[in-house]
Amino acid sequence: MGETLPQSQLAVAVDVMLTTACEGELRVLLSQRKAAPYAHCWALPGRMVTYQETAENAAHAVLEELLPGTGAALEQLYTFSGVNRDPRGRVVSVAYLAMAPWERVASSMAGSPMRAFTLVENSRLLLRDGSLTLQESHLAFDHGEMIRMGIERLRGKVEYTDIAFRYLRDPDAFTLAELQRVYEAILGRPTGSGNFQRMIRNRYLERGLIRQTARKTRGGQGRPAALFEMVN
Amino acid sequence: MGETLPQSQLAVAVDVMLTTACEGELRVLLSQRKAAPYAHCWALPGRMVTYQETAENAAHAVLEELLPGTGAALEQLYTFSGVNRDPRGRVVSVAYLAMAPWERVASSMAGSPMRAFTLVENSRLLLRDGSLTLQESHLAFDHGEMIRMGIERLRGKVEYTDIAFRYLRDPDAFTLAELQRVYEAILGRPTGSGNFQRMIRNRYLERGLIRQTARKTRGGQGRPAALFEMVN
DNA sequence: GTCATTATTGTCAGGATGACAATAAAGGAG
DNA sequence: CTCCTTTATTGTCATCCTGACAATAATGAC
Repeated sequence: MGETLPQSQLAVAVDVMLTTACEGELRVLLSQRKAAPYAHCWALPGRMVTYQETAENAAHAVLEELLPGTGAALEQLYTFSGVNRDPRGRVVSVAYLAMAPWERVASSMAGSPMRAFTLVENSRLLLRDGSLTLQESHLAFDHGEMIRMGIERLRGKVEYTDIAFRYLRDPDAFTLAELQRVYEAILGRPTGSGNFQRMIRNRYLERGLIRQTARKTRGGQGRPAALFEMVN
Repeated sequence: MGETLPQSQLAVAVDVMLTTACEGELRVLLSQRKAAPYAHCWALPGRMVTYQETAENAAHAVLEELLPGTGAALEQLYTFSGVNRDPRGRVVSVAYLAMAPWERVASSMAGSPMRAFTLVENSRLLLRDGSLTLQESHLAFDHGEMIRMGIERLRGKVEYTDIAFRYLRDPDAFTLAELQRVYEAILGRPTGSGNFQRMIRNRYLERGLIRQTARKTRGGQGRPAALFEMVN
């Protein structure tokens, strides 16, 4: 059984929606709860915020446990304050969105109970990892709502911020095709590759966010691709 | 002196940035604090969130005190959790952005200690009401940061949401010139009127958000303007 | 009727986008 | 070496959106 919070006392928690992009798919990290409430349901990682730390600090700490040594990018998503969102007592949760490259997530997931679920649909939220498929009803608390809101936020911001670059394996040596697969993962639809290159070039190259290096990929199939790097 | 909160206990508060648009200017409602902390500084209205209510409820209640009988539009802005943001103790504040028409704000401001400050600049936040000019240092807590973030949010969302309409005196009978002055208030720059009409027409009319009525304005200077109405 | 005022429509050039074709630069098979 | 497959990159249209700005329309004031 879960512990009970003292009555008439609000607590503040953080939940972290750690996302990653792999092979054109967007994935979210979840772990299965062992104890009530919501035993056997899947939940985003999170914890209470202590007196000495900010919500940002707490979210970074949660992330640091998941991906040690990574300064993964965090963005505040929304604050959920439903009165009955946690049956143990009154918990207000500040949800954060985190973006990390798949390679780093995969290597940190070895001894961890976390699993990475692919976002399959989103009119009705569907998450899949191998043969395991989750619906929103399999998620703990209001974490389904958090995930839906997180996807929406990613889709909205991908066009005018640098969030897509947070998913790149190496921000100092990436090809436009790699970046394109990140875009497709976030947007959930293909983008013509010719148009994509042109779009990246006037949106980011000319504004100095990325720079084309003299290096090229080697060894792969087909024509070698130019390597780009982020400027800051 | 302000009361002191019990140690090692987090509290949750809401602050409401009530904005309005008048004569092409964007205004924010502030009241001057009488007691410490931040005595004589200007602050956004707000209060603690109680055990029985959500943050949204609390924000609506604060708004209801300011503008009784109004269902003004509220949007969650950001959650501020700095450890020292309130010297009385640890308070996490969920900031909300509210949009209301100037006429309603003005009529509710009669017996109230609230004053409506015009946003003059924003590289360095400047607020003005009559001969009184405030800088960020005259604001209590982190409310300057909240206001800057609120403006940024308004500017970002005005292009692809319906927030501009929340400032209209009568959503069922407005002219495009009225709407244009709201846009100019939010964006802080003029927009050519010909282009504005065209933009509104393909962005909102064709998508069914607003509808042109058969009515026209009467009695004013110049050619009568077509009246529009919101659909929902 | 003429004028000042505001509303509305039209025109033109430039920039961004989607669809899609054409070209370029590898590696592999023969 | 030549042809083929593969991936990257560039080019070509038609279309839409936008800013600048001119032209027209409908009022009230005089």
